[in-house]
Amino acid sequence: MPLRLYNSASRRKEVFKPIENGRVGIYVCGVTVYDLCHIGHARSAVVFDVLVRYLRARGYGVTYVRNFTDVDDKIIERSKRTGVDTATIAERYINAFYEDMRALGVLDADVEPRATEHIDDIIDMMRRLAEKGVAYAVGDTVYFSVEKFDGYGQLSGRRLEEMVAGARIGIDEKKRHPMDFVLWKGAKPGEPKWESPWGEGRPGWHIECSAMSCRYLGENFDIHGGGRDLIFPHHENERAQAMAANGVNFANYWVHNGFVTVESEKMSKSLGNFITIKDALELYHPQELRLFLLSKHYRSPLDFSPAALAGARSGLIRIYRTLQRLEETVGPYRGSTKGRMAPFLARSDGDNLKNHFVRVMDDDLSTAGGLGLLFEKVREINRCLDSSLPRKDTRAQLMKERSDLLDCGKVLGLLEEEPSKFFEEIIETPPELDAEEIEGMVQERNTARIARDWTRADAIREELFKRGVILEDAPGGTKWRLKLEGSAKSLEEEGD
RNA sequence: GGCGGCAUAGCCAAGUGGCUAAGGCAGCGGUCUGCAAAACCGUUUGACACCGGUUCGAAUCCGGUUGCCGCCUCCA
Repeated sequence: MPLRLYNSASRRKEVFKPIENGRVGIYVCGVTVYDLCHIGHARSAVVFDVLVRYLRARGYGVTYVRNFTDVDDKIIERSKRTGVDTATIAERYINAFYEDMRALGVLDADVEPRATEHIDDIIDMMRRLAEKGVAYAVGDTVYFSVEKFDGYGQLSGRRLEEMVAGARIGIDEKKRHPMDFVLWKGAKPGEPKWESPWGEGRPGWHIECSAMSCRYLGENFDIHGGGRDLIFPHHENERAQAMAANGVNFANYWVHNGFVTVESEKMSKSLGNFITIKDALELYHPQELRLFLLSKHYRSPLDFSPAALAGARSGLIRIYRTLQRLEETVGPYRGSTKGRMAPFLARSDGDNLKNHFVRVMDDDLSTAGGLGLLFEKVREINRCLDSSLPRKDTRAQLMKERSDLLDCGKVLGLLEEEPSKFFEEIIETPPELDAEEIEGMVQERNTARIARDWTRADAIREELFKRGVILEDAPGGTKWRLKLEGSAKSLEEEGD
């Protein structure tokens, strides 16, 4: 069964066929580094991280390119406001980006180019556009002439006339056509600048991605991704520039993720309704954020709310509890749960978790469907753990089930932690009691229980509960664990 | 104004022509337990926005209506 991806260019799901058999080139628009990233950026990063992981799991050799826009008007504006030079600002937010991504378990791309390091490639592409008469200069500004490129509007499904008619932007007198856009901008005093045949200045936003994607993946490559809001004008313009300059098709598949919303409205800087990844990580465990981000199909809007995150937390705890039970029964997991995907799904067949997982993920990367399968498997494992079948018969089976579960989890970048470590991390308040004290009280309670002094036993349990410890009387003896202060209930209360 | 997307139980969310419409969260009942917790089982009277159409058959396809959202300006 082939992988099918929704291609924004054709507005339908298409069977994915790479240009070169077994190899995939993918370019994803990264961030403009003028501020901290928010949950919307996190979604995009996580979605494409999963796409790349999944392609690798399916056996493809992937070259993943994700850029940084490190020169643009917003960075300059911030520099002017704060007095910090643009390079320092860019560096600061690139570092912040890496911190966020590593926390979220987003793996590095293979190539992470920066616009300022590719000015030569940009100028080279502009030169070709100028030679073909598609670019023109007015003073120190160079424009792309949309009328000279036949396919303009094909990606976003717009026609030039309609765009002009409905445009809300003021028309720039210097442009030959209202929809023409900037390739090169002359530098004002104090602004970052580079030499070019058209004078000192800096590249426009769109050209860097055309130049860098072609530089690392070739003029025609497989997948181009980014947020839905980039379709127009950014990706439309990127495509126009590259195709006009190179004369061949640009990206074969355009993959766009939907927005994170807050009360159904797009999370964005301009609306001010955003929550930064760093703020979110203060409140939520990275794995629960990640589970939340993958709980809905990547193209649909995803509403951010404390209740939704609480749901993600409860679900995650459920899975980790089962993993912990498995550890107690069959010992710790020996495989790798982190890092790059090995191609483990490529040749499996039969009626098992991995195959079901591939089936749903092949359908346009249905992470929500995949998660459903993981939960089904968890229940199945619990059922097996609950049953009193001879341990010897089930042991090997359980180990196999766990390894399948964790392999699928790894595609999603989930279930990476050892259960005990996860539970430690998710507890927000340190226990008021140390382990020794707790053990002592448990001992005392068990003495009371043996004497069938239930009142006393319950009082001790109640006391421990108040101090954040939950007891479980299992067949093998009494186990205790710390209460999760940020558990579903209290989070929900916080939210409303 | 132009173009596009979405609408599934108390909440979140898969499924996109055909067996009893995944899964999670929350609630309720049960099993287990001294009681709990966890887990398991069951359950939430007809869950597929509304109205038409196509079809033997539609949540799924087509048309229309309503509502919400997005892009058309920087935006993941």
